[in-house]
Amino acid sequence: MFQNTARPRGRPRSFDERDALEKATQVFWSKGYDGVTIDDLVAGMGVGRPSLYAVFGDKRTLFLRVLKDYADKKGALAAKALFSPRTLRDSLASFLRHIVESATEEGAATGCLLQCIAPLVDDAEVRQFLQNAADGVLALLERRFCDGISAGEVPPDFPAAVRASQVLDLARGLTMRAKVGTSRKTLLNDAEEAADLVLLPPRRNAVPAA
Amino acid sequence: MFQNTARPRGRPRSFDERDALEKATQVFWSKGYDGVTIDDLVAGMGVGRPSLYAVFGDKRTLFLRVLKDYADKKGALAAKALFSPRTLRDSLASFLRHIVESATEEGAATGCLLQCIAPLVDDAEVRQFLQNAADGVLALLERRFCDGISAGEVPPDFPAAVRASQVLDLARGLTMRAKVGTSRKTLLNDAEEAADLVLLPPRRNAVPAA
DNA sequence: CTAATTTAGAACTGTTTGATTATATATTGG
DNA sequence: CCAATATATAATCAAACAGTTCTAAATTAG
Repeated sequence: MFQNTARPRGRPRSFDERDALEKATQVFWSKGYDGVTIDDLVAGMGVGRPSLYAVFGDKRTLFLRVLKDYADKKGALAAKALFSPRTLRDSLASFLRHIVESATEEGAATGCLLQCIAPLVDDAEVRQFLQNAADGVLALLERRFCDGISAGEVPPDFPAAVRASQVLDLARGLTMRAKVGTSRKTLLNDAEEAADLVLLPPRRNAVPAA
Repeated sequence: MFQNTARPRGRPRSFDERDALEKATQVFWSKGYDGVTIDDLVAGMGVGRPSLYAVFGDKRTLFLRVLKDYADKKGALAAKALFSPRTLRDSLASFLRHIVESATEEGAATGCLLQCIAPLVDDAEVRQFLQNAADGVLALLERRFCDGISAGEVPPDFPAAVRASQVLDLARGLTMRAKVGTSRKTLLNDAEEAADLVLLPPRRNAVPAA
């Protein structure tokens, strides 16, 4: 309702902040954290050096902002992949396919910023953030498994929490393989196999007859 | 039989080459490749700067040698873990336990040099080496599954190759979680669960009656 | 003991890096 | 059109860095 577009007084920026942030994401994603210099960022973001410091702070601050932005988008896409399809099997396959596809996107960095790059940054805040992000996805997966139990797609004794954790571990494996150059085709195939694996019925604990 | 211990002519070295190499491994393992400076290596290896260049070459050359050394040791331990136990289930659990234990060793870097550090190095030779190393472990795992089929521990239609790849993906997941700080206890528990998962009997393809 | 050989330690050099500071440019308000 | 404000460009600075060279020290061969 109120004029939020009050244009600032001075010379307007020659770059779009969100666009620059996405470009920064690609720079970190493709070269790692330690491997990136300020000059890399200046060149990749299309932002002058002083503007970079003024708008985004130093390298670490910028990286944290990139991380949060990336995780938000990734989380939203993961939720969509998990909760849009009808069947549990389709949800898991869709989730894993999405992981593989984003990790093997042409013309962009391979792997995953959260998986391949961020864990190497020696910083407590980064580590904590990664833990929380992983826990978030884990919760989504577990909820989807529980929905499947309710829908009768898997038996009531299905170990939802354990299998959710295993889906994520398998996804981590697929992602790291993308990073070292395994083809999208191979990984997509393995994603399907992974979905099948985690849906296998658990072994019955021989319940002693009452 | 011939005197191989012909002592060299000049001043003897003040460091042991193998020992220095292991120290270099720890330095790269804990700080990454880009994150390591020559001074870090000089300090961590207990070797003077000029000796480092004379004996090990530059940073990249040293890293490649570290990689090969590390992979040899790791491969030997993996083979031992896989082929010493009697049962297939013990073999897989032993393999995964070993992965977790080495990734969570106290007083050393967490994770795995081949998994967490090396994939980020932008170098064709490193990538090729990692591919080969992974293929080697994959072959070991598949062979162990086939032994299990022969022994009647799993059915003849057990998908050995697929499950071998899945064991490795799960191991990758466990390793990356170790890197971001998941506890050894949690990971050891998940290693057992992973061994159970990959041994579940495959779904029967309804074979049409002849 | 002397000469030859090899390593160790310290100093040096040109480059790269992160971060700041001047100066020029574009835009709004009066 | 002029002052005020905010950004862009370029130059600058100290610190860190990779790699080399020079000198001192330790050992063997004769």
